[in-house]
Amino acid sequence: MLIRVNTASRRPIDGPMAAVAGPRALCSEFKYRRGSEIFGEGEHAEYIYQISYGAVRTYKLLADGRRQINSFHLPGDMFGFENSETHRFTAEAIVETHVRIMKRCNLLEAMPSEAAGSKKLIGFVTENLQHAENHMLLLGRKTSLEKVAAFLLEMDGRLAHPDVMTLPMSRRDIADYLGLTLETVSRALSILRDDKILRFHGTTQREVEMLDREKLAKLDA
Amino acid sequence: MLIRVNTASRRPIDGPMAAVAGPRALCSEFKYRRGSEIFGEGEHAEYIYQISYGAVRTYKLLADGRRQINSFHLPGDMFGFENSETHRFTAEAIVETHVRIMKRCNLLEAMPSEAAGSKKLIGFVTENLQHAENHMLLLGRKTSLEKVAAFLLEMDGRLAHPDVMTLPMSRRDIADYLGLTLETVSRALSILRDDKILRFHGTTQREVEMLDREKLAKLDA
DNA sequence: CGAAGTGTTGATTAAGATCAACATGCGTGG
DNA sequence: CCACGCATGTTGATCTTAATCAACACTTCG
Repeated sequence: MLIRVNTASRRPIDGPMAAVAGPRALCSEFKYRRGSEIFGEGEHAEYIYQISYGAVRTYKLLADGRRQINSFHLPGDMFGFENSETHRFTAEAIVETHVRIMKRCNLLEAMPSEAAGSKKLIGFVTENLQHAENHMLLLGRKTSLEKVAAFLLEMDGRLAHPDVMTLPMSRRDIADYLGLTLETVSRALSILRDDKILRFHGTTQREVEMLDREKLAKLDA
Repeated sequence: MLIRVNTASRRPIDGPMAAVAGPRALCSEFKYRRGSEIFGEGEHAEYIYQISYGAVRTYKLLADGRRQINSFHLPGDMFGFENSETHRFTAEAIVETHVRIMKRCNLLEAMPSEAAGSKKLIGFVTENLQHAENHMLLLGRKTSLEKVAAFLLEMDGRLAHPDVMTLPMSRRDIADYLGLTLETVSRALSILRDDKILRFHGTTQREVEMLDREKLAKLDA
């Protein structure tokens, strides 16, 4: 399912990826279609990724198919860093997604020579850890309504508080992120809609307008 | 509640702490009594810690007191690394605990000069992240029995499979680690005992003998 | 057009939480 | 040393939240 857009698109990188890898590293652009796998749990970790367009979910599965989504990645986000040789989870494009890819070994070579890059890398991993710590609190101790409120606030913040945010993920994805069923997510959203805390636009129920962020913040524990 | 054992006990460190901090760093030994706080969420992060004796829980609280324990730390484990200036969670001694303490700033100074130390540090944070990822799967998607089975297997592994393991933490601690109530933890343990998968020794119900690790592994999803 | 995917809502069930009672261990102070 | 109070742990009864089962509407896409 991997489509190389433009093999000749190798060029010096910029942005956060440059900060960790140094200015000399090169990268390529790739496209993934909606639902396609970027890498699988247990696969050899070859690249690191930065999203330029689209959205990605990373998740783990139990043997019987139960799924826990660790995190959603949006444009600008990087993922796929691994300490070991293999990926610890699966990454999939939620919608049509464009990513920049850099060889992991290039990163490793570039790193020790650049103390600043090394610090950036630690900062990046720490950021993920911090998110995971907050998410453990959510998963272990929040109610369904609190979870959904927290999710909306997280997305609102990461999308820079647009008037109407367009969620790339389905109700099932949200449920698997929050440790709920899709029905429970749907019911919680209906409650928030009935309470005039949010409003849906369009026909797909994925375009959400936040009417009362304060009330929402109070619903999140 | 902090008791300095021996102020004059500064000496060169060894072990994992030396690996990240370099051989020149110094550290002190401290004791904390059962239940006392080592550092609090939001406090300025001054030190990093390595346990030489005892056990520590790190947790986050919601405003109404609901608690989520991120992790248990046992002898040899290090904790208290922070990227930011403040601690993201609280750390408490579960039982009488002895720790080695090193100034965080010493670590930071020692780091850039030592590429190997920097890599060790990344490895350490990654290890924590990996644990958090596995724990999110547990919290979000496992049943109570699966959670308790996974907990026992984790502790068994970390205590190097002793004949009888002595759990330092209470049922409530276990519950707050697994996102359950203490009653549910107690019931799950009773089921495992009735199924001859484990046996309790002594009077406190904290000394656990693993009778059938394979069966236990099958109960963990 | 039909089929599959997505989302909402209602009815019912089940897992785990809550409420409660009781047993035992342990530390403290008389 | 014992008595008391508190912490800890188990078990039972009941309740609540979210899961499950189900029906239906709408969209999208081949």
